Amino acid sequence: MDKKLYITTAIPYVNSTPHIGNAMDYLLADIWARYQQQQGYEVRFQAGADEHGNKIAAKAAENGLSPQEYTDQQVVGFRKLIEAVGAGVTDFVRTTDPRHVAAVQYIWKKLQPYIYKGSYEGWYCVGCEAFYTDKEVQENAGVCPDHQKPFERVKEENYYLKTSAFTDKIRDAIESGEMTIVPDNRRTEFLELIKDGLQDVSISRPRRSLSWGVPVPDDPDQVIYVWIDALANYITVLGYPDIDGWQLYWPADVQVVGKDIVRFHAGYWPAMLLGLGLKLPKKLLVHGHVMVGGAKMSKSVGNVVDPLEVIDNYGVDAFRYYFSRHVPTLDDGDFTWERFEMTYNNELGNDLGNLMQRVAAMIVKYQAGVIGQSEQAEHDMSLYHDAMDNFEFNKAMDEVWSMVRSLNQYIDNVKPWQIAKGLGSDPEAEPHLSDVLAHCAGALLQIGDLLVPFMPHTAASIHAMFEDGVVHPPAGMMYPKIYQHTADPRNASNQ
RNA sequence: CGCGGGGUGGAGCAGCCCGGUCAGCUCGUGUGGCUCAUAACCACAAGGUCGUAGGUUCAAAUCCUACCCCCGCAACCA
Repeated sequence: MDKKLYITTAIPYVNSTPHIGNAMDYLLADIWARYQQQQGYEVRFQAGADEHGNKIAAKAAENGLSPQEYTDQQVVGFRKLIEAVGAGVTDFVRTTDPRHVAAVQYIWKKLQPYIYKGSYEGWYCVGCEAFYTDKEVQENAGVCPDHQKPFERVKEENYYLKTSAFTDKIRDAIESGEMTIVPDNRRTEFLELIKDGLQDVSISRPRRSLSWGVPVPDDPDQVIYVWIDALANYITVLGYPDIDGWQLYWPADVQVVGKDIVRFHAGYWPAMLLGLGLKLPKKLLVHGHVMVGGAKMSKSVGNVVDPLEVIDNYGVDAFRYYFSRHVPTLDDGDFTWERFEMTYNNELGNDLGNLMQRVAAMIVKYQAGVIGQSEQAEHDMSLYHDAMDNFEFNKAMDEVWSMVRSLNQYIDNVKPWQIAKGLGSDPEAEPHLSDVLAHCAGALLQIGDLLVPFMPHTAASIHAMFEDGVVHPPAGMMYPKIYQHTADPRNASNQ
């Protein structure tokens, strides 16, 4: 019985605090996971942290900590975000986990036939302990801006992975659909990129320039560079190679990545897998970036939005709502506090929250809370499911909201409050009203079902309110108005 | 000619692949309705020569050509 699915998220480099992009990864993966669970699948859901490298070591030193102490501290923030987003992660891997480290060394050995020693030459800054591209050197007139020292021409020994040898197989896999890249234009983009073949990639650094990392087996002078170390997490977390059971989940059904790291996941990673004799992931889901007011989010501009701030102020479901519906799943999206707050008030408060309230109130008022029986007209959900299958979560949500609108319209057309006026005199009134209100409650329950992957708390509230034949009015108002970033219209008339 | 995305009423978008039934949706604005509800909900209205110039066609936002303008990417930032 093939009911097990596996979805992964990119593991963030923990040298800074979590941002919206990380949250997008977790959110999209979680929506998919919950949707599949609803369909009866068992879903394994990985997340993790990339903890090696010079930047980490440097940051640790700045803070007077050992690298391990520093990452121990940093990882907490990411776990907190995962929890805050409500992502049902089942496995969390850190690249400093001893099991992972051992597995990476095993992988290195197994890839031996495809590894060779070469030399790398480039512009190096002693202060940064890092190489720079020709362009960067040019832009800074040959002087490191951080250290005010001239770049040096340095040549060093590196191990390389023969990714070039796998170009054809990878291209075939993408073209045949064995490994699909979603959306299509990302696939095209990547195929274009490897038109002339993949270039071999440097996978190690001399110990003197990279001390915080996994040692290369049998070569004390070299340390494994990020690629093999980080990408391997997707299988080491499952237990590869020594803990049995990983075979049940690999190849991954979906790997969620941001558009900026497609090439690593569509190129290097498959090369590694092929070298190991493993299957390629079935699908790479490439999402876009979140912009702020049309501009790139960046620390230097100072427009970075902290996902936790959004969640703390408006709640998880509001966060999940905005970033699943108003940020296109497969494209870039935009965030501003004003826009966020407006959709919160209008769509969650006015459209949905108020709808739940008015239906519940009428049933309580006219029928003492008893929900009658009504045949539910089965809504055509195919557009919703198609959208879900195509990873167009935003479109699926549009479908749900059109149901919300329809129900509001239906209520206004049928006017239950007028039917209620005939309750004492007209014998038809009671069954008619009961039927209408039961229909409303039923429609809301359907909406609740569709919201399960997106807004688990809201879905649960809807079910709790209407599912057992008696209305249970909510303890508090659903999505009460918040006016922190937009004008409060209620003040307008008072002034 | 490095690669890719985009320019549609005040704002944000859909439609373009498979030309006509396309000028649509949400927000905002105006008017009206309703009173079950979170000053909410519902209806109607105003507003666009669909970046520019040509071309193909009975017919183009939709296909072709040229040009203009924005924005990403170009190996380690989701």
